[in-house]
Amino acid sequence: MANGSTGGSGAGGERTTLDTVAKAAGVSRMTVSNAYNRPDQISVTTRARVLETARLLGYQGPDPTAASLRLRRTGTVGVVLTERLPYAFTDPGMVSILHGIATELSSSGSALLLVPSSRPDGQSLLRHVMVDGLILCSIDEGDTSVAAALGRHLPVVTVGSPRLARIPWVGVDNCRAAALVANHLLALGHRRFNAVSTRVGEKSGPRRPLFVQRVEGFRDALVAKGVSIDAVEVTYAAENSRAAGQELGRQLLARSPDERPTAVFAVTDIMALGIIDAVTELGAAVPGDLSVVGFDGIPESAISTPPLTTISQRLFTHGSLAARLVLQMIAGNKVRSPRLSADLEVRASTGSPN
Amino acid sequence: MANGSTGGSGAGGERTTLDTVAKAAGVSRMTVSNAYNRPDQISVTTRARVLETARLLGYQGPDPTAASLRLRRTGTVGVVLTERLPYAFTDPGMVSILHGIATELSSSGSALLLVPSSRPDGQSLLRHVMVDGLILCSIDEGDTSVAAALGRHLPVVTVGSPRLARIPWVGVDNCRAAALVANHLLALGHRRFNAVSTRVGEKSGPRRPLFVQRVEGFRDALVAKGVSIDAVEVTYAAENSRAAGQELGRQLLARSPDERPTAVFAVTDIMALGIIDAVTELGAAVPGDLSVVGFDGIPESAISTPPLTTISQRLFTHGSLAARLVLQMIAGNKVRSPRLSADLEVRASTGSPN
DNA sequence: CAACACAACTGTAACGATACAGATATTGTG
DNA sequence: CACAATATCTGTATCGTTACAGTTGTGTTG
Repeated sequence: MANGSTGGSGAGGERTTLDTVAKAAGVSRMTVSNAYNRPDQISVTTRARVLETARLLGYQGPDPTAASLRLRRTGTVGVVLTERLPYAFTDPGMVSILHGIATELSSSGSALLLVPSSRPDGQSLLRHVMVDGLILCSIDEGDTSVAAALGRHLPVVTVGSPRLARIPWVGVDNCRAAALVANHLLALGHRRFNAVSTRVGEKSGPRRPLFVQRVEGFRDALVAKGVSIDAVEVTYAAENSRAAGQELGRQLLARSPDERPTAVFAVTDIMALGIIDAVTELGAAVPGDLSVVGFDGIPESAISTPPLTTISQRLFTHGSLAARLVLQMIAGNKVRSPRLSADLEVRASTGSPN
Repeated sequence: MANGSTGGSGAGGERTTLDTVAKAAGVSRMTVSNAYNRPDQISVTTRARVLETARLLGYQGPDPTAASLRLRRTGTVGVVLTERLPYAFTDPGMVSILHGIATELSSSGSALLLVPSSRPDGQSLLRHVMVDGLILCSIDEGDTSVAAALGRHLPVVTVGSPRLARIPWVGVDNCRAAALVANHLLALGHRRFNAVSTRVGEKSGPRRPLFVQRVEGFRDALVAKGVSIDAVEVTYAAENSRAAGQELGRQLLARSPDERPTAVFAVTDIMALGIIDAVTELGAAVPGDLSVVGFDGIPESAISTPPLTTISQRLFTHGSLAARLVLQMIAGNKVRSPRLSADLEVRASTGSPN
């Protein structure tokens, strides 16, 4: 049915450009350009005549690509979300960050370009993308897109990870945040713990420093308070998803009450919610039989049953802050990485052990 | 701290371009271009020398904007989500569509540009974005972005609404789907109904044909089966959100059991979930005291308590289909609007009235 | 009335790349 | 050894726009 038109009004003709309109209206190219972009530089009558001519010719307005080339700016900020773009939308945390970025960019009149990190032919799209700046969200440090992004010599901001020298970064101190969780659980009287992360290091893939920091921060804080390192187990879910968390939860619950931890700290909310699913499913109680803590503070964590105790990251704010930073850099200002705090949001999924 | 570099390696120099590298390496511009884009057209030794020279000069590779101008394609598809971009991410349905679009575009190596429909200065950004095609998602028919998008004379596909002549469209027959809901509830024995939509028509704003179709399809199907039109109430939530749905649910529950409907059909899942929240909050039971039906089939609807009976739209598929269509059109192929069916997903939020 | 300010418009020169056709070496064939 | 077939590389001509400096023409001022 419909099809991309060549641009002109008639068939088979030349492409309509500023020049076409200019000749037809008997003015110079600049006058046509001004008619669109600088109404104050042109008389009202001429402008009307030019625009009318343009309309008759089916001219679509100045070509954005050509204008960008000349102006040396695109009005667009690129966002690299994760190794594989599609997965970004399955993670509510990512969506929150994106939401924040979109909100900030939108209010500044910039467009947001989602960049898949690789193309079918293996080349990184990052080299070919028309943007004024880039935001990297939760990318692993060794990912090829990091080098590709830096190679563009454009303003770059990172969110979460990686942390790079001389590159503004938006994120929280994961170790310190995890320590808050540890202290909270200790205060409730827990003595046997489990930290849940995702399976890492398949092949030679880089580890996910984010998750590692959370686990280690948790364990170190407990050990510092005198907990035996044997009382802090670390287990790994197959992937960062609610289903994988649930599966892992079932395994934990399958053990006898004396053999299993009384408190679980999952490094993401979605895995924590999965664990709660498993506990509920098996007729046990949260937090009676098992206290569960998450990390991120995604919207769902507030409305689960029971509501999830978690580290609230305000990811929306992270996103909007990152966008603001990159816009500042594009405007030529120097910026500094802001310091953000992550707070423990105590809700009903934690309590004293039975 | 960090700042956008001008591009060259040294300070204050000219910008490094293909030409700079060509002169430094003692070859023509084309050879440098080929070194990057057509390794098969150039000898291995020359290529290595050129790339090494480029590296030394701090050349960032061919400028994407200039290449786009010459090649007459951008490798990017624009997506217009809603009047105000930021709200798109609060709607899980929108996120699903976006997810589908992103997945499809990513696998074809295209980037996805999110377009805010208006800039601070009131101009539509649509005139200025560099894209090969556009996807309009759930835009109201009268929205200015519709005209702006059509004015670009680019391949355009719409999802949900609006339905435009000669423009491929991805969506379902809302009336028919709403009729499925009506018949389901009738079969369960319900006789007093309520349809929940959102407040429409503030100022001279266009109505949301999507929601109107759902409400009318519902009512018409009931009336066709002999239900009195007085037994089908229509109420409006303040906005399309869970909180607004909850508020409306409280109002319904505040009535005496004889005065209120036994079944509610909300035109979106999130409002339906809000209504369930309200019922649960007030100590009543779903579906015992009130049956609730939604529309969209968002992931949350499957895991709510109780799971929500809803019209499953497979919005992810809508998104990926729309992306595939627009890519086809960009490739110069004619396409036809696919026919999609929406199915009633019967879950635990509906039952016979007490 | 000359001198000047100002508004409206024009011409030229980029912006940085790639397609295409033509110009050279280099090798293979009868 | 002549001639064709490759393999590389170069020169020119755009792609469509906007910045900038310059050129008019009109009205204002001392």
